[in-house]
Amino acid sequence: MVNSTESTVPRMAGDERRKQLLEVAMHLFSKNGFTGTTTKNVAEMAGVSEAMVFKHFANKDELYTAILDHKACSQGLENPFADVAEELEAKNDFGVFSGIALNALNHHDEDRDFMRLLLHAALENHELSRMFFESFVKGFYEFLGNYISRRQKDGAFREANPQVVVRAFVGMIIHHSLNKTLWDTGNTILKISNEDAAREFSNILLKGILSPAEQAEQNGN
Amino acid sequence: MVNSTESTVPRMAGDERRKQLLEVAMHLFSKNGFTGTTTKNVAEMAGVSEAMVFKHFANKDELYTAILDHKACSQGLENPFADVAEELEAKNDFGVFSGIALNALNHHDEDRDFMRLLLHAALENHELSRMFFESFVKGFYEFLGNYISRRQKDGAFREANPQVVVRAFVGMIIHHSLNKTLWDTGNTILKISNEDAAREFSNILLKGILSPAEQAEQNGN
DNA sequence: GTCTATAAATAGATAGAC
DNA sequence: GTCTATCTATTTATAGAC
Repeated sequence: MVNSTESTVPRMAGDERRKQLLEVAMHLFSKNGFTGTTTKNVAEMAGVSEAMVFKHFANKDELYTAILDHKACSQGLENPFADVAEELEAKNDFGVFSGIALNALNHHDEDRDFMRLLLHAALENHELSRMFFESFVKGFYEFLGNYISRRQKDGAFREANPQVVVRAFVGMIIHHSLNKTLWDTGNTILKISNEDAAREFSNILLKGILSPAEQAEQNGN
Repeated sequence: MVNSTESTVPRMAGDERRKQLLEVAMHLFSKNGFTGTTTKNVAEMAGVSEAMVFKHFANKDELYTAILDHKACSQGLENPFADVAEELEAKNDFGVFSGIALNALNHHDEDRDFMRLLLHAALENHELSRMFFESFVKGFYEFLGNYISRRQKDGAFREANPQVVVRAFVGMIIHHSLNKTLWDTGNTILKISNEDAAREFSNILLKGILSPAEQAEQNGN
């Protein structure tokens, strides 16, 4: 980051400025929503003039979309099953479910802004909402639902609509994260580590869908 | 609500207009949020001029607050345990949990606008968000948590943090409703009646926290 | 790459007539 | 109670200098 001889204030490279604007805008949009954030806000927080924002992005909407794409690509839409590949293979149910849960909970903590952004997008009926649902949520339900179906056929899980089971499980996780994102200020109702939460949620779900045969076996041990 | 006598001044007209404005605004705010809704939108949808809005409400913020108060008082904050009083008394666990679940799910369906409004309020850090949390959510957690504690002492439920159990249960319900509110358009991932959802969620949760002793007993039957 | 200045549109809010 | 007209501030977006 070396400046030229003439100027005392080094300018940012185009890409870096763009990235900075994206991050600043991301934060503001997640906090105030699309209509609640002005391009002036973004410019001020980035320490540049408003005109600069429109140099990098044709209009406000393009800025918004660029954030979504950026976040979605960089960290939002990776494969959530990658970390539990071994457990899936081994049919280690608790490993699968607690692994997914812990991964998700940690992920949500790291990026509350993104969670808020998604919520805003969903409430504002922005295109991203559908995109996210179609490309990510749907796939997740299918994959985990299929795993549950297989385990039912194995006789490990009792009969139950796999999609409902997935929704129950996802519900525990998302709702917990959402509570922290929306209301947590250090005090509040439920102070618990992600590890403990992941373990207990998985415990409840797995005991809740265990087949009677498996149940008897586990009690026998 | 009751006019005692005939009056020379038609004052009901004003109240009705006010009520109409509240309902129209409520719908728009729930759809587009605070900043996403203009006073002009409200006026147009109500079929009056913008000036009329400011005759009834000093400013936009007062209109918003009036809606929140109106909704919160009129239908948001009733006792969610009123309908399961008998089941609570009889320690009919499935009756308690499925009753609460079905009640909540039906309630959410009836008033998606209110759910969206609450979400918007939470995202915008509006005062209502905290109020709702403090006066409603907190009490719910305490009450249901206490019930779970009692049933643990009875030996009916296994050892587990009651607050986490409540969160898991509430999570299933809220997340299911939220999915419908935010994404449901008739198609989608999970088409299921509230009755079925309430039953399955309660099943999963109760089997998930059943004590080993109770489990053995149920298998014995 | 960055700025100032400013256009064009829209927002919230008020005045005064009927 | 309702409207038209209008004011002011803000917001998105552009032009052009450096």
